[in-house]
Amino acid sequence: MAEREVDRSVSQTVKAQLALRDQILSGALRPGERISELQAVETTGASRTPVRMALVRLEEEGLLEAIPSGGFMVKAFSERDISDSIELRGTLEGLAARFAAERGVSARELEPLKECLAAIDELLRQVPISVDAFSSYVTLNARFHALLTELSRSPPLIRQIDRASALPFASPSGFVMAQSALPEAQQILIIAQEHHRVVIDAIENREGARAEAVMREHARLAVRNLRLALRNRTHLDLLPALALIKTATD
Amino acid sequence: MAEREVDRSVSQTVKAQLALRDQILSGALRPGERISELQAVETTGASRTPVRMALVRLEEEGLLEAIPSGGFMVKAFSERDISDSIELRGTLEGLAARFAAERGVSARELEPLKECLAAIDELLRQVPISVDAFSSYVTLNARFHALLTELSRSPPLIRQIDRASALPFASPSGFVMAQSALPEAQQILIIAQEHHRVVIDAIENREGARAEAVMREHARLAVRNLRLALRNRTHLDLLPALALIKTATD
DNA sequence: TGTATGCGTTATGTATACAATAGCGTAGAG
DNA sequence: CTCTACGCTATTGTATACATAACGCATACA
Repeated sequence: MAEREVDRSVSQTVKAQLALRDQILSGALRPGERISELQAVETTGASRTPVRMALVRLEEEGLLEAIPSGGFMVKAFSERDISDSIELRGTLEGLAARFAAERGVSARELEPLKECLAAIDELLRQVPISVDAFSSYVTLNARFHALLTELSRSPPLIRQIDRASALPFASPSGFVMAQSALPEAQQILIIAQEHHRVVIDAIENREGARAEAVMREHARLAVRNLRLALRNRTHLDLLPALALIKTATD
Repeated sequence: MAEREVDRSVSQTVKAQLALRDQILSGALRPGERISELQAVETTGASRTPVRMALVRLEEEGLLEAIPSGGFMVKAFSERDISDSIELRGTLEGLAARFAAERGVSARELEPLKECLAAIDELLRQVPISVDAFSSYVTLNARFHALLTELSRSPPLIRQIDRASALPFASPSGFVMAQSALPEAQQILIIAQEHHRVVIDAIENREGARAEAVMREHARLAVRNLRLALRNRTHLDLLPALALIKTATD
């Protein structure tokens, strides 16, 4: 092997996958652009085999698209693709909440969710919310959604939700950040927190339909606000992977 | 290159993927069993690189599971995993039906669906249904579901539904075949056909909620019947990928 | 001047060689 | 007799060499 420097702590495939994902989400690679394997080899430091494995994984993840004649290109998304993805995730999370409610959840399992809820309450007490607090909010919110998903105890569903969240704008953190660009941001967070509270209450009382409904409403709220945020494209540097949105088309 | 025979009509990667999937679904590889790359190379006729790409794709598809220490094993599913997967797909198809209804569908787009419906009606007129007719039914039913999915015009949703159908028992054909083992099979097909009729009617009349509800009911029917079919394990040779079900655990 | 064809370059698809690690078996000692 | 440690083997992870196909450019002919 040449003078290539190898980091043996993580596999080359994973390293390449992370590096490429970073390049895509940071906008270094534009949507529609073909990804050159050779170039990827240079920028990631891995050799062609792990790079190819990473490309296949990223394609399955939905960030890349196979070109019929060979190779991969960065996928481009329309605004509707994005809102559909959010609604899609909301639907799946709704199902997860219903499963949790119908199948029953012990008080012990609900504990971390309630802690999350309380922590978010604490943050929202600040008006206006500080930048640091907002950053904590993003983390806590992601944690809340992840815990809720787990409550379903359904590996196939959890898997699908993870896949649906792979697209950055469809992840809990993603759309929260997008919404933060809106002037009504704080009000929105308060409504969202109310949703969180209701879903836990519904699960506790084993009301599956109500638990499901509130999660879907939660997503619809996100879709509405994302639309607004995309209208007034101010402070949109916070919106992750804005680079993935198709420019002129659709 | 040695005397290896190469089929140049399809890529080696695709060939390997198909061959391996076949081996898994046919039960040649048992759930939990580790897949040896070398062995896969021999049985598929491709070399290690395309085999590895195929393995990664099959993992993303959900048929394989990565082993932490390296390599892949055939994934095993519990009975609940299976019924959850069906309900999951039903939920997604419900969303697709709602999208179709809310966004509007032209008469021309609905045409193929109605043809499908009529063809199935024709088949169901036979009592009892012949083996050939049942086989046609499986194809037509799969086509109906695929067309319905397309009506949503939502690439992200279509993609997710495809993924959710990757597991054979969660695909439209899969659970129809499973249900066929039941004595009430014909009655079930008639109820299912009624669902098909209702969802088209709802889409035509732009009743999103009704379209969604009927698809979910459609899936719940499938879940109930699959449970029954798994109880009386007679004639279960028709059930695809029964081999994937965990034997003793869960 | 425009188009078509052919050749050359470049990138991807495939195969295989090399490296490293994990699992297993055996042997030795307590 | 059992447990531990060492080494071997088998299998995966990685790198690279080779084959092939696609794209572009240049040239020639209409």
